[in-house]
Amino acid sequence: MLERDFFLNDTLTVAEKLIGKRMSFKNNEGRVLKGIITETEGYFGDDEASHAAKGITKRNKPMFSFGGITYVYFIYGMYYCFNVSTEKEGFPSAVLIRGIKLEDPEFIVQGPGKMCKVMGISLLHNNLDVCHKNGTFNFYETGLLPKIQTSGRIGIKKNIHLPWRFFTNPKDL
DNA sequence: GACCGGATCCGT
DNA sequence: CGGATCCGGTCT
Repeated sequence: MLERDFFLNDTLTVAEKLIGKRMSFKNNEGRVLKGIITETEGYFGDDEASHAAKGITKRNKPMFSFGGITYVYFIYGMYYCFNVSTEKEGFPSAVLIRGIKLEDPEFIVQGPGKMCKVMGISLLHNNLDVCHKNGTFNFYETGLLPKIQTSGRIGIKKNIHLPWRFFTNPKDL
């Protein structure tokens, strides 16, 4: 299982290294969904595209936590997006999980809103510790070494040129 | 209390 | 490219 020190790392390092890792999620019915992460993005407080750009609020508070805390938010009146905080306590940063290749049965999900919808992630799953053993969320090593590409982040208007999106071809996994 | 824009998705 | 749909943040 990925422990606290993994999530305390630099945000872009965490975002890149999460590609090819396994995520498990215990949904509201107690069923455990597992899959390999295929797409992520990094966000910082010192970044006009980030929710934390204007300081701490009730909503973005998990971004200010030490690494390994979930940040789920509601957007466009219809979707949830799932992030995990990174770096040290008080430093606003998180990685948005944008895509996953679910196992058993195999199913590729691309897009953060769609991923939350398919898996059943909602605000109930905000502010949880992914380093808690047998928690709602846990992350694991897989030994996979996926070929990772980068690009600008999706759906933002500021800092669109920064190559802070990381992804691999789900079909290569 | 009102207004505005958004880390999305899907169909056209 | 626009519509769905509603919450958080900001200003009054």
